[in-house]
Amino acid sequence: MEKKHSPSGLPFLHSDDFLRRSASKSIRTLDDDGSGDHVKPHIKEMDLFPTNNRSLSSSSFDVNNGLNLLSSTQGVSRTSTEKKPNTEMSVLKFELERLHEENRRLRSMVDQITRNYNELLGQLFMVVQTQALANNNQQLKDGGVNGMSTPIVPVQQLVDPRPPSYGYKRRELSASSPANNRMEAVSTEGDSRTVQVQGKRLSVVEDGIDEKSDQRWGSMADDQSKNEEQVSEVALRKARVSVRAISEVPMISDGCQWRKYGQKMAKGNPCPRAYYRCTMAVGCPVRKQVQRCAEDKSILITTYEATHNHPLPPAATAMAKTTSAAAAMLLSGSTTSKDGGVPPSSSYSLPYASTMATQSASPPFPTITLDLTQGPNPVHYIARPPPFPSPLHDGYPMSAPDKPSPLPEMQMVQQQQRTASMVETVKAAIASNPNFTAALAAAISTIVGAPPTQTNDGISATINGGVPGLPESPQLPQSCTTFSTN
DNA sequence: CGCGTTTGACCAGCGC
DNA sequence: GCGCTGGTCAAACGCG
Repeated sequence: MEKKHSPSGLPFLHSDDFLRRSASKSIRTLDDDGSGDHVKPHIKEMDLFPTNNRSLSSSSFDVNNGLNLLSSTQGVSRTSTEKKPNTEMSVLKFELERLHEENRRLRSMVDQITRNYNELLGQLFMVVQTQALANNNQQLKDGGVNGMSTPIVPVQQLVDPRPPSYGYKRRELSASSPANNRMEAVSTEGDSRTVQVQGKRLSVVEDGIDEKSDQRWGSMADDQSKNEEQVSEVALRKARVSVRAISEVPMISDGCQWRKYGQKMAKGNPCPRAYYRCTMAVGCPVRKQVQRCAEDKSILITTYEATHNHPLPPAATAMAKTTSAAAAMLLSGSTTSKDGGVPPSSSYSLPYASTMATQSASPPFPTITLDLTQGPNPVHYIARPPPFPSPLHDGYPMSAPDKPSPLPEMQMVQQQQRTASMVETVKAAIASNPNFTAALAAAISTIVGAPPTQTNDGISATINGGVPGLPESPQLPQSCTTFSTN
């Protein structure tokens, strides 16, 4: 019988879990046969000392030979006391100390590489930003965007404070852990606070192998990082990512295997809402809801929740990264309070805002909606300051082209990381599903090169300075990507 | 027969 | 406290 999937009851693999499991596994490996390859997918630290592993294991093998041991550790103990009282133990201890020292040294190297990487990213961002601003100025001169100023996403809204690569594996986008990137069909979850956001705080995690890898940040970071990670984890579990796309098929193929576990008639929508659970791995917390839009039956609304805790095929990884990044953006604080913040204005009103307004209940979780139904150039992102103090948002608008940003370099770096992450996310979505190709291709163009759109508070901005080399495209005054929170 | 879907029932949260 | 709604469960059912 299947139990409820309460967040606390799920076998989530946290970063600490990974490390502990890997560490314990490595210890067992050393005692057993010395093959540390098993833990490579989790921790490459094992790769740092292959010879040492062999030396330790071979020692165990040597002392165990012919002793009919109950365990390798017993064999080591008896051998040490009977044959080589202290010398071998001392050698082993010395070897262990040496390994620890080497481990520290290698970690230091990783830190240094990370810093260099961030520095280079910052330089790259500055170049791209300059080009984008110049482009915006040119477009304004040409009469673009109603003569509005050109707000740019505040750096801190785009940036994840954490380093782009702190772990042992290549990192990619994910909101993972996301534990819950919850997505909600906007058409059925009205009255939610809605914003249009240019990515804020895109979490950079690894490879999509473990969507909970977001938590791995704490594995090598300090306690503060761990705390932030925990906070992020909790928030992401409540986040949803909704994708609106025109599709005739009952369910958009996203590369994952799903099992339908329920169907309900949702209020305000004649079309039933189907509930699916990821079946690619036992205990995977990811679920999704599929429902057709009440106003336009051709629009399929797919709402994702949580993050996969298992390896994904490339197509599924791409989609997972998309939703995860979107959820991370949402939860990073780029939200607008319907009661406390500035209400959405016409400058960035949602194409389906009226639908949302018909609903009386706010969605229980923050929701980000990726609207892929708005034609060839559907997406523009508008960031708004969070209604609460956020370390990611200190109120520095980068909207003045002629005014250099007062942000520190690190924030620049982080913004660059987020911008690149967002682009990668959209590209991943395109790769994962042909149905999204047209809309998302336009999205990429918009993100990278579109003239910014002003919001009514003057702080929000479109993403600028995206990935070099991608084509520019004019921006429609219509929003496609929205973020709604409650 | 196994697996996935269907569908009514159940539960929890929320507003009145 | 009651009703509404969203979300989930699990037995029944269908299909290959």
